[in-house]
Amino acid sequence: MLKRETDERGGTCLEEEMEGRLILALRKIALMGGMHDYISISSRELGEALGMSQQSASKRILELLGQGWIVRDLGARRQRIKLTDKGMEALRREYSEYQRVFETRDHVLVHGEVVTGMGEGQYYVNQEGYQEQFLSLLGFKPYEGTLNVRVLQTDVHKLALLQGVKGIRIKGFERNGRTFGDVLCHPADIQNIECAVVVPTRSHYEDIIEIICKYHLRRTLGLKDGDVVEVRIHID
Amino acid sequence: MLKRETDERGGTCLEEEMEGRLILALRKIALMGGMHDYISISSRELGEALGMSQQSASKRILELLGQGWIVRDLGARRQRIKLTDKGMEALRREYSEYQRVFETRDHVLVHGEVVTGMGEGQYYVNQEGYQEQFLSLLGFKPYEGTLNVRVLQTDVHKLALLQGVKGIRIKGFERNGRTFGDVLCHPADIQNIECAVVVPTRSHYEDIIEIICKYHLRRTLGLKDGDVVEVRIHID
DNA sequence: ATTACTAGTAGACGAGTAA
DNA sequence: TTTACTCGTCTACTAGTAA
Repeated sequence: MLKRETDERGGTCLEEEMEGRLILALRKIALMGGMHDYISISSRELGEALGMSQQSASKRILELLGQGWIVRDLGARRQRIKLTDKGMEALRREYSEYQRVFETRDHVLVHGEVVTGMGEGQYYVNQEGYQEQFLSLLGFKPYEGTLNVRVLQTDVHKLALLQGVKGIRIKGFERNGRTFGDVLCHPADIQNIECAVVVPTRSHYEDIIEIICKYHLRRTLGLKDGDVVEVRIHID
Repeated sequence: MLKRETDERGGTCLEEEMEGRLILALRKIALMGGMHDYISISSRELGEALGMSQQSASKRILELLGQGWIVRDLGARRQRIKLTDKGMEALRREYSEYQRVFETRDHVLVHGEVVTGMGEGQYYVNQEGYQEQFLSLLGFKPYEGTLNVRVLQTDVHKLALLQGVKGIRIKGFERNGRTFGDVLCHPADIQNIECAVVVPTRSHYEDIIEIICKYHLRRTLGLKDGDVVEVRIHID
């Protein structure tokens, strides 16, 4: 059974919900300029702005006063309302919740199992034409080998997110008549060790990702085939 | 009387409020990772996170589905939930409301009465040492005179806001043995005409502001002493 | 364990109205 | 005009329970 503030009859209106309704009114008042100043607004007008009756708006104002979120100068004709510091703080709390939602798309976490590749990645990474760019664009010269990770079934679809991300493009080149294509890298880390996920541009979708790092990751992290690692791929 | 969506019995739950409650649940789901991915969450857990019963959380989920804000993969044991594009859009709309609140401190409106100054501002403004800087830093060469405005009592405290603002600093200089101090300007407009409020750095608090503009404001706006003008002072 | 229906109820709502 | 009280309606809530 749920705890409510004072009692627990079967009724409605959790504290949180009630706060939600109040915040809505508070935000409207803020938008009308109540953050900077007293604004002159009747309960009728506030009600209209909030899509509710004058009576309900009046009640909301009383509730906001009760919370200490606004102060009021109840003149003879028209009331003037202003947010208090406490009210602004309450509003900012809400705002930061949304910030957390919208400004935390900075990484994707994928889990995968360490596997042994076929040495192809290693061959590519060691090409001199790539090496220089790794250093200048990623900030490190990769250890001569890649760590192959088979992304778990549950996380495979997360890789699709990388499609919509610019990443860091390593230019291809030609050498001894063979063409080496562009390579897209995504900065990442495994247990806070800086690395990068390498995606050959022209490759169809795979569940195996190749990771380059300035250290020998298998040795540094003591990994063996079948171990599951968490890779944090940075985007943006 | 207020319009509601379907009917207008005396009851509760405006559309807007209902949306507010839904948005709260939607945000929680988003914070739990439902923006990027399906997350596995029972109605019991969601209820706990939202401070409500399992039953209510279950209902919320059905409502969110009804709005097309989430999609659900109702497995045998646990449901998996993800936000739809429509859901993210709804959430972003909310977010932008808060952004408007917190990121719209870009101007202050002050009202004041046009008065005749003592020509001191005019003397300062016309100094060559200032004129060049006005042009390069404000983008216009002021008309040789200032408009003096006595800020109304009700708006005087708004001027205090300018204290916390950088503004545009015009460097002082020395000429004929006399020192002209730094001058702080705040870009502004009066009836959409670009101008700037001038505040001598070393001056105590006054209720009279001096305004420079490339036009002769009195003539252009047809102002005479005692007319009340609205000055929009830009900050940041 | 889940999800979600039914039933009963507390309280949020607007209408009417006083001050 | 205002603000805000009382009051009856209606609904969003939780408990109980089925599947």
